[in-house]
This record gives sequence, C-alpha cells and structure tokens, in this order.
Amino acid sequence: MQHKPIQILIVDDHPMVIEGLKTLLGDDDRVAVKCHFMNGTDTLSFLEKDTVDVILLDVNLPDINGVEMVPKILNIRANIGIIGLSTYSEPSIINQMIKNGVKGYLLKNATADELVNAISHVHQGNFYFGSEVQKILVDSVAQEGNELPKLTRREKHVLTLIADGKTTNNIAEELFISPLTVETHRRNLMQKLEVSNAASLIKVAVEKKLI
Amino acid sequence: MQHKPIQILIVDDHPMVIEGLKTLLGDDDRVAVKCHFMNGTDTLSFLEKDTVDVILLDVNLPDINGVEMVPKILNIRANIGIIGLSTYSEPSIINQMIKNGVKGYLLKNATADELVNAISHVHQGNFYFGSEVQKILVDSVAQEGNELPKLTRREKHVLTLIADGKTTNNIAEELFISPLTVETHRRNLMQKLEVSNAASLIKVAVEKKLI
DNA sequence: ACCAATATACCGGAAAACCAGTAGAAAAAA
DNA sequence: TTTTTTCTACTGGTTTTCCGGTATATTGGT
Repeated sequence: MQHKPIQILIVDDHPMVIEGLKTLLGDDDRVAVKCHFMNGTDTLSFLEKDTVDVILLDVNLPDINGVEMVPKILNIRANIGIIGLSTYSEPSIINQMIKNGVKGYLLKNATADELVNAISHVHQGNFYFGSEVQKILVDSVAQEGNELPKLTRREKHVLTLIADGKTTNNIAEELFISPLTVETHRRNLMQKLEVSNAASLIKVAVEKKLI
Repeated sequence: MQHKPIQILIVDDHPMVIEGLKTLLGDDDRVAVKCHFMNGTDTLSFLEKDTVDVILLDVNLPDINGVEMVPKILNIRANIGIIGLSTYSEPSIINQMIKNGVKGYLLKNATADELVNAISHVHQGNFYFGSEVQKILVDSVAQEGNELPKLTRREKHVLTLIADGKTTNNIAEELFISPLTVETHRRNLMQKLEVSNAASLIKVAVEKKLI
C-alpha cells in the first residue's frame, strides 16, 4: 500500500529556490508540496489555521529571522518537522537552529535525493543533516569548552568604544566614570579574551562576533 | 514575426536554483535554457566548442571564483552577455564583477519578470541591475574617493602581526628588521587607514577586509 | 638608466597602554 | 536576605605606542 504523501511547506523568499524545490520534489510521489510562503508572518498565520508535516525553512527571511521562526512554529504546531535551509554554512546559525529545535539542516547545494531523504527522515521523527552540516557539528563538538566568555554590558560598551579608536580618557569622559575604571574594564576584557593588547582584543572580538 | 529564443546557459552549483531558473524561464518562450553546469571548468570547456547568448553566472562556484570566471568567459566568447547571480549583495564582489565585464547582476530573490527583463536587456547589449544592486552601485558612487588605500606587501604582513597581538619588538625579531622600521610601518598603516591607534587600525582593516 | 615606490633606519619626547595588586559600592541572583 | 557579580576606583610602576621629523638603501617599472 502506498502511503499518503508527506505534506510540505516551503518558506523562502527566493522565487527561483521555491520553484527549484517544487520541481525537485515534484518528481517524487512520496512528498507533496502543499504551499509556500515568502516571509515569516504569512507562514505563521497559515499555521494558525492549517498544518503540514514538514517545513523547509530558509534562514534568511525578509521579516522574521529563521532562527526565531523555529520556536514560533513549534509553539503553534509542536509536531511539525522543520528542516533548515541556507546557502552558506555558518556554524553559529546552525547551532542556534538546532538548539531551537530543527530536525534537519541542508545547504542549498543539496541534491533532490538528499532533500527527499531529509524530509522522510524528519517526518519519521529522526534527524537528518547534510554532510557539510555534519562536519560543522563535529567541529563544534570538538571545540566544546572554547565557548566565548560572557562579557558584561559595560564591558561590551567599552569594547566598542575601544574599537572606535577612543583612548581610555575619551571613554571615561563619555561614560562619566574614572579613567581608572575604564582601564579596569579594558584589562578584564583582555583577560577574558586571553589577549595582551587592544589590537588583538579587537581582532578576537570581531572573530567571536562580539562587535 | 517571432524572434528566435535567447539561448541561456546557467552556471550554478545549487540543483534547486538550477531547477528553479529553468522553471521560471520555461514559461517564457522568448528565452530557452540551453544547458547548465555546476562548476566553472565544465562551463569553460563547453564554451570552447559551443556558445549561447546569455550566461546566468553564480558567483559562488566550487572550483573557480565567479569573479575570475567573467574574463575567462569573455576571453573565449567576447559577445556573450553575462548576468551575475548571488544570494547576498556584497558591494566589493558586485563592483569587481562589473569591472570584469558583467552586463547585469541580480540577487537570487529576483522574480521571473526581473529575470526575463535582465536577460533581454543584456542580450540587446544593454545593462540591467536589480533594484538592490542598483542601490549598492549608487552607494559605491557616493563613496567614490573613499577607496581603500593600497597597502604594500610588507605593510600587510606587519598588519597581520599587529592583529595577532605582537608588539613592535616581537615583530622586529620575527622579520629580522629594526623595531624602528616596524614602527614606521605601523605609523604608515595608521596614516593610510586614517586611524590613531592599533585597536581601530585592526577594526577598519577587518571592515575593509584587509585581514 | 632613471624615477617612483618601497623598505629600511634613526632621534627625542609625550601620551597612552599595560601590569599587579587591592577594594568598596551597587546591582542582580540565589 | 545573603551571596555573587558587576561596576566602580585607587597606587605605583613598567612597557609600549604614538608623534614630529629625517634619511638612505633597495626595488620595480619604463
């Protein structure tokens, strides 16, 4: 007996990707693209009334961030499987998506096979990640413990002012605090980020996306 | 009388984009997708033997950079119109693509209409840029004169060492030159990038992608 | 062979950053 | 309310950077 096809919802703001997905999935009768939306808001209001089995969710939507979309979707329909889609593989985004509850993640260079595989796995409640994505996951496990240190609000503020080329005295004036305090902040920053001067402080801050 | 359809070649490593483009262009009989390739090498060897009217060229190819592809293509077939395609709008890439000779540039959120418009404009020897891309062009004209200063090889090297947190003395030892020379380089760097300390030197260097 | 750009090197002085501690308020978390 | 974190501030000293110049090999291109 033939199963009922898996109902798919596509969320992506690129017409050519939507059409591509429809074409790639159209050949396979195990899946059926129910509809598509080009932004987050429409998607959520659709899900209030109707539902699907699996959502293919682009992370770069014009209105709502894909990362934020995931909990919103699961809040409405907890048993929908969500597969993240993006062009580039940014570790931080993929990690966040997974934390928020996606069941799969593919890059847009995925083939039709991978796509259908991912969908059926996710629909059965399993996980599925593309090979490049898996590599990233392994890397992030390997780097466990190398978490970025938490900076306080004040420290972040001081950090940005340092990046702007302000001197300790400038910053002190701007924040109405003692230069000595500013220096303490700077030293704490350097200690937390494990560097020994302002130049590399800025470099690692940029690398760790703290600026 | 009906014109002969414009022959299109698609170069993109994303199956779903290729299919999407084919679908979007398939409805319109003014254009005909002749074939597609998923990397630069295959594209170039095809063009040695055969030709098309317009190429839709993704900038992120697995083997050859899209920016480098443009002159290679035009070297083989000077009268092919090339339309750049990318997901995000990075000014530097778009500018380089235009310098290298693309006749059009679209983001991947382009609609079928825009796509066909671009193709027919370019085929007639005109330019066509998507609205977001035009915005970038305007911005880059507005910033004319703010071109990034050219750093010498040595300066770039010193710059990276500064970013690594090395002191003037460290760098001097590493390069077997006098600390005074290193300082001169640092000062020249700061002058060229118009900053007054090493911290913001690193920041603008990162911004301008010199690191 | 020549000119411009690059890489090299120096002096002296002022300013800022960096280091090793300590420590009291204020705010947030428990 | 107690405890912890954050923000604040200080002493005193060392190192490094930053600024104003100047100046000579070396190299690259024409």
